[in-house]
Amino acid sequence: MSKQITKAEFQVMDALWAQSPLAATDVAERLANDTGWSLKTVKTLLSRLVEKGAVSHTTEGRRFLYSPKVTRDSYARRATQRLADQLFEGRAAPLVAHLAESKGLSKDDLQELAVLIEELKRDSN
Amino acid sequence: MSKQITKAEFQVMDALWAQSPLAATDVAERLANDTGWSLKTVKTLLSRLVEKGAVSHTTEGRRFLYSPKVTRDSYARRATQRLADQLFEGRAAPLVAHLAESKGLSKDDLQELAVLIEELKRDSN
DNA sequence: AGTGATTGACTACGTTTGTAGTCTTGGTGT
DNA sequence: ACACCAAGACTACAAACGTAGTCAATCACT
Repeated sequence: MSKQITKAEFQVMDALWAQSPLAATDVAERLANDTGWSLKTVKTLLSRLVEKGAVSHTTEGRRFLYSPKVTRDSYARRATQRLADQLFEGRAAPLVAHLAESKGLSKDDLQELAVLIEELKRDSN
Repeated sequence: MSKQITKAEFQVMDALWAQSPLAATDVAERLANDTGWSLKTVKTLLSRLVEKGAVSHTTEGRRFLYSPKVTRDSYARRATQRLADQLFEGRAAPLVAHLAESKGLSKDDLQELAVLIEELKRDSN
């Protein structure tokens, strides 16, 4: 029943999604630049992620190697779903509309979306 | 720089977005069904929202009438933006793809999206 | 005018989060 | 063999959150 992953924890996940398994030290190293977190902080976050069931570890000698148990993809799917449900009753169109307004989707983006939608339409037959 | 609106606070906002201005009692009444929160809880949340700058109040006699200072639309825009930035480098296409996969966009949804995208394309010229 | 209900202000309190620090133990290098 | 260091376990602690409770003022009614 993997609980909520917080903002800070997400950054740790992202490091692990970029590469895994990793030891705590390595995760900390990769995050140091963006976050300035101490190794201790990263270890705490890793532990909490393990508790929450989002990360697993295997023992390698005296150290732990951490791996995500949830794929970035499935995490993204759930997060997107939650946002859509909360804000747009699960509808995609208004969500895209908002994206378009706020970000100014590029022509390429629009093209890509058009193609994607064509595909989805075809698949739904 | 109105701070983060939490999940519980969001529900209060949603009540105010549905109708405003409202007195605390009325907000509580509207939320009672979904949340079971006591009036006290709702009042606390309203106060916090005022502190955070998301809600304003005017005095009407001895009671407050609360109104959202942020529109649901602009809140949605920012939330969507944040999600897209965090998960998809701001790109809409993968976001829609995830929605499609997780929710199974209906044919109508797809049609609506296609139309929307045509519009956006036209606008971007 | 007195009493009770209602309102916002302030306080409370356990949990989660962000961000570490201390303790213990098991390798490492000499 | 031993001193040291790095790894995880456990502890810390303030701020934010979820969810109320208490208090003082005030309005509404008898």
